Amino acid sequence: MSTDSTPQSKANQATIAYKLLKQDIINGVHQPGDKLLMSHLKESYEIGAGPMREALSQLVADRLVTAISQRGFRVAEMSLEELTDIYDARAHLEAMITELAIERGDEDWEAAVLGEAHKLARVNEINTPDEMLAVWDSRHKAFHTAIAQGCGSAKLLELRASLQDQAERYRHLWLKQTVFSQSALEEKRKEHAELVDVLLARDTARAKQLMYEHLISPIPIIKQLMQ
Amino acid sequence: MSTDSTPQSKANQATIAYKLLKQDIINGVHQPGDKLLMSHLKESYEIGAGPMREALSQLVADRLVTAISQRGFRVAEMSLEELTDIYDARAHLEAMITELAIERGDEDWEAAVLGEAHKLARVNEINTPDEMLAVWDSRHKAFHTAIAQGCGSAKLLELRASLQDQAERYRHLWLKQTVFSQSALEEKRKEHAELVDVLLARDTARAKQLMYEHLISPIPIIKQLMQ
DNA sequence: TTATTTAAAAATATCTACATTTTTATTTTT
DNA sequence: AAAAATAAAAATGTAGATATTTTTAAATAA
Repeated sequence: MSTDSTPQSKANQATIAYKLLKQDIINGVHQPGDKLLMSHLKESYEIGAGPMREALSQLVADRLVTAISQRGFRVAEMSLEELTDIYDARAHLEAMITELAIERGDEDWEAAVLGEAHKLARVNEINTPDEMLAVWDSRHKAFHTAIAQGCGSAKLLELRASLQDQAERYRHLWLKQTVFSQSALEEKRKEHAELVDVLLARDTARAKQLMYEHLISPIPIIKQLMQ
Repeated sequence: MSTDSTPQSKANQATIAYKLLKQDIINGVHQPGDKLLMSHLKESYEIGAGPMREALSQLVADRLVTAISQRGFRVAEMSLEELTDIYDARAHLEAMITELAIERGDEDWEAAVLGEAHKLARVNEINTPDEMLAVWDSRHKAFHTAIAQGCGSAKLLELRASLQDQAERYRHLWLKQTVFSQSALEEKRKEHAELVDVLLARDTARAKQLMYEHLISPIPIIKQLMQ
């Protein structure tokens, strides 16, 4: 019976700063290797040093920030090696999760996957390019998450989320390239359709292979953009 | 040779507190569900509230502590459901990593695995029971880590370490039961020997199966101990 | 009485402002 | 130029102030 409806209203300063800073790092406001100067951070995010350190430690756990004792914090570097490692690890993990999802998923899972696939396929009637990107990205993620949920393991889904977070900075580069190319979008559409087919057919071997290939396919594109 | 061997010698208060508190949670000094009262923590670990909060946030990221804004921190609960989830997820992940290690591991990897297997098999001539437990545990971990290293993916090894940390509290229960039972130890010795055989024979399918079974085998024992 | 509200007090979590320590940059000396 | 000394900047820590939650007690209603 209070004025606020969101559970975020009583979040503490550290949590607020964590979310803002994470978003800013993912969106490139703070570039890889940048020094995260306490005095600047305090000013930008209007927060004390204590809570800011708390937020920074969490980002260190997320591997988005690195810390050296007594020498402060930096935005984690990006590299071709890390790109490959994250994407390959993610693809292997997701293939494994897909196998479990096929093995364990029930009718609700099938329905959810179909539903999200449908919504994703229908991202045509969007107006501005920026909205297009945001909506496609969000539905693409929802589609893949719906598939992964079928594995039924909270821990595996946590690991998946962790790699997804770490991939986000690299993924941004790929997104623009893909969403604004009709041919690339069409390619993805086909891959998703085929994926849905083999998932519902419970064809484990084929699903694993398709999922792995789908997830590593952005690597060469991102590599090019990074150079 | 100074008093400290690590380059972390100038670690800050938060890092020190993080390590101590993590160890105490894993060793059951703070029981699942226990409230981690800031005033107690400050006293026990002789530290200010700021750095302690920093340590606590990191433990929240590790899933060993839970936090509710304005209501402080608690030791994360343990449950049969979580036990099963962690161990099953870990077994699946490790099986996948094993597959990659067989695919990617070179002669150095083979040598490391053989070496660690040898050291593990030779944990007989230890004196006190406590030392026995510590040494066997440490070598057992080294053996499995040597296998996993072969996958060559830093990210997958990070995910593995994360689950290992989360399993530690459950694993403790199993360790005593196993290390102090000659028959259980003998059983493990056989499993490890067979594992080494199929790894060096690069028999992927069999290795994945053996690894999975090896890793889920403690579940029923721990379940019994928890009830 | 018993249960429910309300109000005050205590305990607790969190934040801010300042103090201390350490690192980094600059200047001076050899 | 290299080393040492000094000054500035930055990170880290502490103590006390503030805000929130929980407990306790009192008051009201069933």
